[in-house]
Amino acid sequence: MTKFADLNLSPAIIKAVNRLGFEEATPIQAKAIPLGLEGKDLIGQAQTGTGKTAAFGIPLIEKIDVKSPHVQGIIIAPTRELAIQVSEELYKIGTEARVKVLAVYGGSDIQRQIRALKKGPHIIVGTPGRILDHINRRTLKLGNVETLVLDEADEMLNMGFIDDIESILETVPEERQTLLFSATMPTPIRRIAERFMKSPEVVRVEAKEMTVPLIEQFFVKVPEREKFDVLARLIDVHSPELAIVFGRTKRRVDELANALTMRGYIAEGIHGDLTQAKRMSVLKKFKEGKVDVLVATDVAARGLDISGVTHVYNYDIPQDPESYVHRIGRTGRAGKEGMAVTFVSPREMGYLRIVEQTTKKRMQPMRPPTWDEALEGQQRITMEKLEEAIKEGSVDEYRQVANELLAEHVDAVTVIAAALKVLTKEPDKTPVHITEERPLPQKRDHYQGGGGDRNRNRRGKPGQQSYKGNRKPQRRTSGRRP
DNA sequence: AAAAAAT
Repeated sequence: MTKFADLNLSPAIIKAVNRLGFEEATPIQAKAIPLGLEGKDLIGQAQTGTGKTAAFGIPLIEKIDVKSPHVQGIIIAPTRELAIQVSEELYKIGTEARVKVLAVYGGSDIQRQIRALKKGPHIIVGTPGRILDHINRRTLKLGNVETLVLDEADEMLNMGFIDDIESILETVPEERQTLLFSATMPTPIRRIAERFMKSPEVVRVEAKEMTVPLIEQFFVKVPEREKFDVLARLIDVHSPELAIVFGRTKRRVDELANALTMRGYIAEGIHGDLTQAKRMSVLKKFKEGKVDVLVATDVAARGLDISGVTHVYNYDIPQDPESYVHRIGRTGRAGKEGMAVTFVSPREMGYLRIVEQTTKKRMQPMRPPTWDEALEGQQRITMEKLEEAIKEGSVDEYRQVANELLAEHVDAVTVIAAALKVLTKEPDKTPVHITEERPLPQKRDHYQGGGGDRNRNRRGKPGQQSYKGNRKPQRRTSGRRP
């Protein structure tokens, strides 16, 4: 076990770290901080929740010359929320040392950011697009940067930020320290490391610590049109403290959040089409527990550190297996247990196995709960609340009414049963409609009914019409997927 | 095929 006190850190950092309540360094911190302090290039394979922000943040902050007004460190992150979260953590670590950290991301007032940039921040945390925007406006100069961090590098690659990152790298001096963090290490990431890093040391959190053993993984086989009822029942049975429901598209997320609200759950949706202000307020409410169910696209899958998420429901199986790893990683954090349930339509069963191969872990089959089981779950909640109230003993104000009720009805069980019924939220059957998106593997539509949608059959054969005029020879097979 | 990210 490594203590922060043994890591040769300056008093200001030790003080900040103590104030944050950290004593022992996590495995990735114990390995990465000494290397970072030496100035070595570093590849860190770890997920969020392993303490990786501090792992690169502490050496980065140690190296800052606070008397210099130049930007000396830059961190690039894949989503705005992650950039905000990282900047907040760095601010906490660096405030005692008087290190100025600024988050720079899209969707917020650029003039305000420009004014903040003029105040001479030492560290910038940002998303690729907005960083580039500032570079082009000459409001951000990276000529004095000594440390560059690529956070969640695999995600940035998946999202096609590679060109942006290269453009940013061109404005950063070559003699710098580069730190790259990534949950997975696919070949393209290794290639980036070879191109932009100088004999990097690789720091990995051991496999045992990586596979998040505290997350129980299940799948439920359920036809698309029954998904919503199954979701509602699962929530009733599990009664999660905080749950995230992942949907495949922004539209579905909106519909799911609305439908859940209609059924009496306290739910809100988050996705990339919402204004940044809305995104932040939804996330804040969820973190404060004012919202129980967060419905999200993959915008919330990566890196976000929300403590206390007990359940993750993949309403739609994620498009690529890596996304699955990120999604379920939102639960079971900080040593707590978590449960992940993935909904699989019958035709997606094959794809489920591919996901399992990637995670090297089987998901346990779970039977969709019946309405009665959902009711039982809710009754249990009521009972627990009741027991709680009895334990607290603060029921004196109700004794009078209770006596009156008993006097009228003789049978105490009937009175209690009625009270339980009133207090219990019965599983709702309000019909809802969630628009079905196009399914994953395009199987040919057997259904040829004259439904009036004349374009229906064309959708399955992309390009047949439009390529006629200017068809390129290599596109000849484009009518059918491999 | 979708989502993320600059306006």
